[in-house]
Amino acid sequence: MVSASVKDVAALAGVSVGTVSNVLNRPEKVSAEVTGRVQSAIDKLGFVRNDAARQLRAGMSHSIGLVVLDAANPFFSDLARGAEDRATAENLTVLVGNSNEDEGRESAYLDLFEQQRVRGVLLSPVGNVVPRLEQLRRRGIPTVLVDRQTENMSFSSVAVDDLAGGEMAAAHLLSLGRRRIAFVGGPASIRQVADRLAGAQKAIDAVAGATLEVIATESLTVLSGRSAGESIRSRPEAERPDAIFAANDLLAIGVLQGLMLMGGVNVPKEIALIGYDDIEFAAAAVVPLSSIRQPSALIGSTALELLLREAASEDGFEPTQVIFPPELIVRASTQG
Amino acid sequence: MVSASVKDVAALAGVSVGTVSNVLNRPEKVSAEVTGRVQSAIDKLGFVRNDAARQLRAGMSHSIGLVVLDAANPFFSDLARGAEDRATAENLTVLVGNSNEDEGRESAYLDLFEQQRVRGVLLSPVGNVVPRLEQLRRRGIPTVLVDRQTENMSFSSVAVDDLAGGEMAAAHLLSLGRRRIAFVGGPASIRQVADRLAGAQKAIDAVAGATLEVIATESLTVLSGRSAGESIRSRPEAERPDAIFAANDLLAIGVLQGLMLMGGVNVPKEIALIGYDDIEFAAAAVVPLSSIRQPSALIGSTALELLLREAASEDGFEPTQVIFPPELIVRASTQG
DNA sequence: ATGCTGCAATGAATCGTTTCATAGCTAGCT
DNA sequence: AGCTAGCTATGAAACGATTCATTGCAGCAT
Repeated sequence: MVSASVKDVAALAGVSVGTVSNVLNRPEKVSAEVTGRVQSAIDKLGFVRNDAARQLRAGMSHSIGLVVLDAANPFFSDLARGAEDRATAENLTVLVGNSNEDEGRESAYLDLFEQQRVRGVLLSPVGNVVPRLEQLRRRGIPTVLVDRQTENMSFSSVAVDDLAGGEMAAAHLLSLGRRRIAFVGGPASIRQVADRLAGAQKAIDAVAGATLEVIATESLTVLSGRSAGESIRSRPEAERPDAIFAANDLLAIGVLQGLMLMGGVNVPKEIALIGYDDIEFAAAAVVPLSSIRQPSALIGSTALELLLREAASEDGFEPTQVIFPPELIVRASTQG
Repeated sequence: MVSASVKDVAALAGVSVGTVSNVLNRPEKVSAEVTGRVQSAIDKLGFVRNDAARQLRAGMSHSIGLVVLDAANPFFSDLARGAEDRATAENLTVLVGNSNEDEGRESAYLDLFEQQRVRGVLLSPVGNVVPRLEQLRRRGIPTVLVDRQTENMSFSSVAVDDLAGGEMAAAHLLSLGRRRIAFVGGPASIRQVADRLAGAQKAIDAVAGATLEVIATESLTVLSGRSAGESIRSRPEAERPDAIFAANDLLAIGVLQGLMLMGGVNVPKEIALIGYDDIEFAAAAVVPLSSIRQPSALIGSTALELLLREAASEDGFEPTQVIFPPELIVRASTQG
């Protein structure tokens, strides 16, 4: 026998299957004596409930689906952890699918979740998924978008306020007395980059005498950052900025390398430096990096929260857009 | 109506439910005309198969469970990708659980997988899971261990040969003509560290005149590496090693920082440096790092392969231990 | 003795799909 | 015409847990 069922347990305990089910789901309805007999039968047979049968009967699974753009990105694994923690508290399981920024894989995961009749779906979308999500909604499966706002506002979403983050980073540099700020980042077509720059611009406009120079990069990588850093180091000292805001931590690490090469510029004394994302390596850089932290886990748990609320309300649900403020993390690269 | 069933499809198409099922599962058994009618009924109703019912009937799910020690670690996310790719080819889904090195969470995921009647389980174990796995096996759920060999050899496993990796790294340094090699790493209680050191020792013993100095560290972090690097830089030039093998890339990055600080030692000219793991940051270091790469994705796909084989063979299965050779990746830190 | 109340336990029905033995039908052969 | 072979299509049974209307029974009041 591969696996015991309630029937086997009932037979061994000398009770009906209904009673076994009651022991499992409403123990207060069953006498202590019977409960004992059933329990020992369960133990003896090594009975484990069959989830498929429970789901079939219940008409809905107790899992929710999460599709992320890149499972290897710490931002998303933290987000997933946040969602999982919240789900566990609700006795739900999170199934994580990695779309790898591929529309085909994204779609395959949505199919799978639909077949599994999940309670709901959290999604950081690749392509235009609105029609697909409307289909899910018609089937009674709610969706919450993470890390990307919807265009049409008909779905709930949770994201981070990159504008505020940019403003926060620049304001921090200004508060140190720095006035010649440089923004290193690109391409500007990435919404996050554009928002962070716009935020920085706003903070600088508010301070008389402060200037913002934009140094465009091709990508958000360490390498791009390094060449930006080197080009700054090679300038005459008077023409260098006295503070740099990099669009993410990878860039910032590269900038740092470029500046310090051959005993070059002193960070933070000559140039203060701040990044964005607060990845693990930020704290481990040659000069520990200040950064802007995104509440990744909180995003995940909040998204799940919205999902549960939407699932609970029968109809007439009002989609909600949540935007979180980022957090400033100060380290050596902007101190002294 | 929340969701259409085969019955609804059958009614609309004017056929029996058995026929609908045949259209879905053995189209060749059904006439073209009927197939057409059924298909259009499916489309009109937006019918999606209920996975729970299929699983119940089939007696087994079409997913396999994977429990990893740390979902944020690139090694494991690559491993998961490898397993997923292989599973997709077999029309299976991988459910990924993150134990976060916590025995409780590990156990909870194993419970869940057991309830879901998964086809099998891939596991990088935290504690002593052998009794638990024997329970799963009795239930007909095979297990394959990843990244850790079993003590008792009664389960299949897939791991990497750290001994060979250490030997490979040291042999590479020796092939550059270096003879005064230093191993930076610790604590020695970690199996991987001990094996890598033992491998390096073996390579060095084979070359006359080569010596191996062991520089112990407290942990495998950038910080530990940095202090090791600084202590080496502060030695008189004649007493410095001419090559360093760091037990992992984080250490190596730290060592590199320690050596190069204040325009210190030239890498690779004065000291060649090699790390281990080939993490993404290795290539992005100030001096791109040579490293030993582990075939993470291959480990995942192989583990799944073993699992499938074990699941297929009714009984009398012979557990298999697969150990992969690591791969040498040469970059600037050991060239010139 | 009778009726009533309330608690325990029962077991048939249900969820949606797949399977399989069976029935209906056509075509081909004798 | 009678028979067989070969297709299609049918529909009831099965998977395992849960639910709920029902039964059985003990205790209590009349």
